[in-house]
Amino acid sequence: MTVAPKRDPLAFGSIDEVADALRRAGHRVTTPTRTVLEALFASGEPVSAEQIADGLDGQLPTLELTSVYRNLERLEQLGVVSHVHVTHGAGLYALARDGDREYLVCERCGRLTSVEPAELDPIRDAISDQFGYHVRFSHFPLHGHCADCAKTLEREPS
Amino acid sequence: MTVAPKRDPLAFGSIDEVADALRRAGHRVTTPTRTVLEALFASGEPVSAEQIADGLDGQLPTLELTSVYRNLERLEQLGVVSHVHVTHGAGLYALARDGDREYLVCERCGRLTSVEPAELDPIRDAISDQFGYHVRFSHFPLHGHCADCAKTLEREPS
DNA sequence: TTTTTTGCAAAACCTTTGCAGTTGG
DNA sequence: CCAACTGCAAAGGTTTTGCAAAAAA
Repeated sequence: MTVAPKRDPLAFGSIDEVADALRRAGHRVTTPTRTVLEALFASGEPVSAEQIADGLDGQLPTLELTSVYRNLERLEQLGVVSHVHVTHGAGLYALARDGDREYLVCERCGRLTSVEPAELDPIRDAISDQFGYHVRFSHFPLHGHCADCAKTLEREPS
Repeated sequence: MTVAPKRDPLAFGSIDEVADALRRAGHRVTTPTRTVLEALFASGEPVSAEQIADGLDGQLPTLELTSVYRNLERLEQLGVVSHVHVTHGAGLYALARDGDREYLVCERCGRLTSVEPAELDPIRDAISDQFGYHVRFSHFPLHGHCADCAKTLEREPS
């Protein structure tokens, strides 16, 4: 029911910069911590805790899932990481560097489209004017059908 | 990854009408089936499977949680029921009668605001024009901060 | 009577927690 | 050295599944 706090996200350009920030905040930087960060820096798109624990399919050392969750939690508190909920299924984690990314999700094919937050500003404003809500699409993205699936569904309904 | 099919939702104005539709579709109408429907007809807002199993706090007979889920699934396939995901936590179920209701959710206080689908048409259209996505807010609602919480957070950030 | 549904138990899935032992600073 | 973290096991919350017994049509 609460929203992740934010630091200056542009400050974290490398694993070592994050490591310094962690230590400054009284945390310790362990091997699992570094591996989680390597996974996040290596992966272009949001990944599940399980994918990280699996070393992104063997590219990195495997980790205890518990330890992945605990590291992600710490990193999220620091403002380095954020997670997003895509349909049902596990949450997906990504670096929060360039500000919160916002997403569109296709409920039919699973496609995840990342958009610049600014592109959604007019929509946020319209909702704010109409309902008073300040919405964001970074934690619970917009869900629907992508253009391809919408076209398919016109032909073959249901 | 699929979206619930739709029948004419206005056809279901009473438990008996739903019961007839169930039987026409080859299903059977049991005591748990009727109690689930009573709960849905009685409750003004979306409720969790557990609330239904608890008889809406004693107003109705209690049910096996398993049976509630199985009945909700059948009813959802029939187009009588739909469920919505509100922040983390259990899904909430409601009658789908007047078409899919769409929602705004406050991630801070949990408030669930139901809106007329037509009110969101301009927003849907804007997103469709800009990204090609056909979004809906009935399954995964808009999440953010309600006016009150937004005001509070301006004063006391974090 | 036949087929669906129930009831109960168990499992699946994602995430969190407890605790003794290890390790970073 | 000591607080923080790991590893492993266990539990928590939500939803699904298996199967014998009960009940609807």
